Order: sequence, then C-alpha cells, then structure tokens
Amino acid sequence: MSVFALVDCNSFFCSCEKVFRPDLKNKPVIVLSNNDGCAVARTNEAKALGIKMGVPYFKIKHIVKAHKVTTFSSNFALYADMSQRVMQTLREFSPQMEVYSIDEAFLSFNGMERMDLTKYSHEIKNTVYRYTGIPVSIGIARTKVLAKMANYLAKKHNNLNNVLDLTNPTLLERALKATPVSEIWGVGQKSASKLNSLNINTAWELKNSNPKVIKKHLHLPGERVLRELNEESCIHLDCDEVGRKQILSSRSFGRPVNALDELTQAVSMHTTRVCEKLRRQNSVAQKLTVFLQTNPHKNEPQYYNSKTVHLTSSANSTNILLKNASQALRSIYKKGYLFKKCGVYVSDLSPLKQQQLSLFDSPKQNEKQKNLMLAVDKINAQNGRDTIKLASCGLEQKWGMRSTMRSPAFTTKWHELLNVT
DNA sequence: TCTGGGGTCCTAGGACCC
DNA sequence: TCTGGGGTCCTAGGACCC
Repeated sequence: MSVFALVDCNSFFCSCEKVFRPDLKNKPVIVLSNNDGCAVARTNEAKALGIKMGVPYFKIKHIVKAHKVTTFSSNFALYADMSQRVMQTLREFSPQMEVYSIDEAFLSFNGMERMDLTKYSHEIKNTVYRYTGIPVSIGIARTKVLAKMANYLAKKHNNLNNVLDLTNPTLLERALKATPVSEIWGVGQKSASKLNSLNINTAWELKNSNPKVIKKHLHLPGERVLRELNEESCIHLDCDEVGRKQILSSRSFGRPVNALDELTQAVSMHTTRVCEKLRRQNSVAQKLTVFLQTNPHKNEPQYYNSKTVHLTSSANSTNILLKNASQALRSIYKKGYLFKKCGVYVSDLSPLKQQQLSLFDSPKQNEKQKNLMLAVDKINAQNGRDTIKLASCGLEQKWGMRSTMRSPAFTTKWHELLNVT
C-alpha cells in the first residue's frame, strides 16, 4: 500500500515577503494579485481580520487601513526563486517527489511505513524552515486526496503543530467526520452543493455513499474522489516534469484600452512571452489563439471574442507566431468598446525534435529562424527581459499593469537592495 | 476609481464517415 | 413506400485546482 505526504507552504507569498521583513512577524500581511486586483495570500493574522481569499482589494481597503495590514503587490520572481529552494530541500527527504504547484509537493513515503512518519515530517518541516525561512505543513495518508485532507487539518488545528498522519484508522475516521465535503480536494462549489442536496455533508458520509449515485451526479472525477477517500489510490505520483500542454499569457490593462495599435502592442508582448516559454520547454505549437474582452464588472457594452489559427507548420519563433497573432487580433477587433484584457495562448504542442515542416517550408529558412531566436533568448537571459524585442511590442506601454506595492527583487536582483537606480 | 493569471481533465454535442 | 446506427474525431465549455 502506498503512502503520500503533501507538503504545503503556509501562506506562501506572504511567507516569502516576511523572510526579508522580520519586523512583520505575527503581523497581518497580504499579497495582491497582478494589477493589485485581489488578495491572493494572507497570513493567519490577516485571515483573522476577515480578509477572504480572492476578495477585491478596494473592498478591504478599510480593514487594511484600520488594522495596519502590510500589503504587497505580487512579486513572482521572488516567489519562484523561493519555491525552488523549498523544492530542492524537500528532494533530500524522498526519492520520489511531484512538484504539484509553486507552494506544494507530494512526496512518496512508500516503504517507510515502519518509521515514525510524524517525527520524520517534523524533521522535514524544521529543515525547510532552517534552510529557507518558509514554514510548511505536512499531511500524510494512503492516497493523495486523504493527504490533502490531512494537510488541511494540520494547518487548521494548532495543537497538531502542522503535521498530521492519517494512516492510522481511528484518526482517519475522526478526520473524515470533521471535514465538510466542500473542503475535499476535487470537490468544488458546484459538486459540494449537489452533494449537500443529496444530504451528503461530510467526507465520512461521502466515503460511505453509493458509488453509482456519486458517478451519476459527479461523473468520473467524483467517483475517483470517493475511491480515494476509501484509501484506494487512483491518482498517482507524477514525478517527471514534462512540459506544459498549453501555454497562456494574458493580463488586464491598467486602464481601459480601445485603440487597435495599443491592443496590437499588448498581443505582441503576450506572443513574445508565450514563445519564450515554448522555447524554454523545447516545444513547438500547432495552434495559436488570441482573445480580447471588455470589463464584465462594468455596466458598459460587452464584447468577448477569440480567434484560433492553425499554423501551416508548428513553430516557436516569435516573428512567425506574431504574424498570425496580429492577423487574428485584427479579425476579432471591434471599434467602440473599452477593452479590459487580452491574451494569447498556444496549444497542440509537440517536442521540437518531432517538428513537422509543411511541404512548402524551407529547412534552411527554418534553421535561420531557430538561430535568430537562440540569439535573442541568450541576450535577454544575460541582460534582462526585453533587452531585445520586436518593435511591435511598443517602447512605452501606457496600458501596462499597476503594481504599486512591490517588494524589491531580494533574491534575484541584488542591486535593487542597495537602491542603485 | 479599483474585481488575477495559468493550468488540467472531462463531457456533450456536432460533423463526418460507412 | 421505406428514411439507421455505430464509430471517430474535434471543439467548446464546464468544473476544478493553485
């Protein structure tokens, strides 16, 4: 039988900021999403003030002011760097690990059943804290869904000291009875209210319900959760870091935009980002989609549209995709609307080495493209993003996002620490 | 005034074929 | 006059996750 541990960083983005701001210990702290839109991370002290996950900043400004909540714009370069340090530390504790998200990893504890897994997990927790300054919680169980649940309870109950092992049947039963279905990994809002209307309210009740009924209402994913609650492991550890199957770049504008040339700049920038990511994972794309939308929260004429282009042959070079992207944008652009957001994504990805050239592509031309992109990526890697970029991205991006409370790049750009400008 | 961004998987339904 | 049904492929949209 398998054993999984889920290691989850506590209030990750806030914890990253606090590493470099010891004065914030035990203080309420929040981190905002891009564009300073919503609260996406909160310390326990901030949660206690009633600041909910995902709530728009303007709705909580009064709490922030009244209780002196320290607020940061998001600083993803910092979080990605801290994440790497945490993951690197975790690797020392298990031969098999799946990096599940920026702040979570599943570890396999298979074959370690005779150890004291609680003690071992405390050792992991303490080591990560010592090496990185990031506090983590650890849940242990026989399936991923149960390990997630263990983690949820480890965070919630102070007396557990951030570690809970649910391989023990008595503890497991107590845990299942104490967990509402809405807190189960894989049960979202829609499914939770369906279950509630079937009078299934706790994880324990779901575990003991009729699989056929669950499958009828919640389909395959729901049935899988039910089996995982019964300690039948269906969701396996995914250790190999294969590339993404789809790559997206999108952003809200700092202010409404209606001019085609400004949209073209934004779409150019997104296409550039997407192609960089494609090349970094050695993939080429067959399909490219451009979309744009107005602000759905506003009482104004609304418009959303997208256009997908099938490339004649799969590619990852910026100027090839850019040609298609700007053409796609022109085909869906409509005058007279105030746009809030646009984006570009690619799908139908395949490894570069399997790249199929179409009948009319010249291998020589293709090689030239490849070398050009290699050179651009190298220069930008050495000298900073967008040192070289296509003119269509625009020099001055007036529509760019707001980010007024960003912390310095503590770990990646040391000169900012010295206030060198 | 101010409401994020980047992913995955699954299902239903249409188009098409024989 | 009688007007099928099964299979496959593709896409859009839903639900969920962090």
